[in-house]
Amino acid sequence: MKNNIKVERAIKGITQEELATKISVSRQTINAMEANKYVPSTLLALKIAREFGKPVEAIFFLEDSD
Amino acid sequence: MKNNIKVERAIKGITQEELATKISVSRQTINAMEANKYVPSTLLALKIAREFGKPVEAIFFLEDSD
DNA sequence: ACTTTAAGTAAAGTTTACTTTACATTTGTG
DNA sequence: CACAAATGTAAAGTAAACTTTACTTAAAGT
Repeated sequence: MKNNIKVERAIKGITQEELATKISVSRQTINAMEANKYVPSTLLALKIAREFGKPVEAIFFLEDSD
Repeated sequence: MKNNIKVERAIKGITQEELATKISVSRQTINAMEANKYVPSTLLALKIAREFGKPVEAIFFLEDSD
């Protein structure tokens, strides 16, 4: 699974810390997500998508390996 | 967070076991998800949404408590 | 009524998400 | 350059997802 968080965050012009605060996680969690260190929960996916005003599928993508 | 899985599954007419197999998890995982026993990963959310031919947001819903 | 299939549930174990703390590196700005 | 802000990264700990096994209950068909 891949994601667009870094790009969407750049579009919105907010820092990892700001995004983290908005969705109530640690900054390291955002950083690790952007680095594809793990698969976030659906709760976070929904919150992030809402934050960016886009559907989950516009931010998180299944890959062939999934 | 709530979800619609049981309803979507009824619409499609498939069993918990069949859905489980399609997205490569155990039947108990599907059962527990339907019973809101835990928050599934985004990977599963994407696969389930794809299986039902609907966006993630049509199947998983944020609540005020989230 | 009997049998089969689907669903509910539970306990123990493994894996992984996520936090906290802490430090290093990069990037932007005066 | 100097300083601050943002990002990268890592290790140790906690919480939670997910599996496996197994037993029970419900529903549906013969």
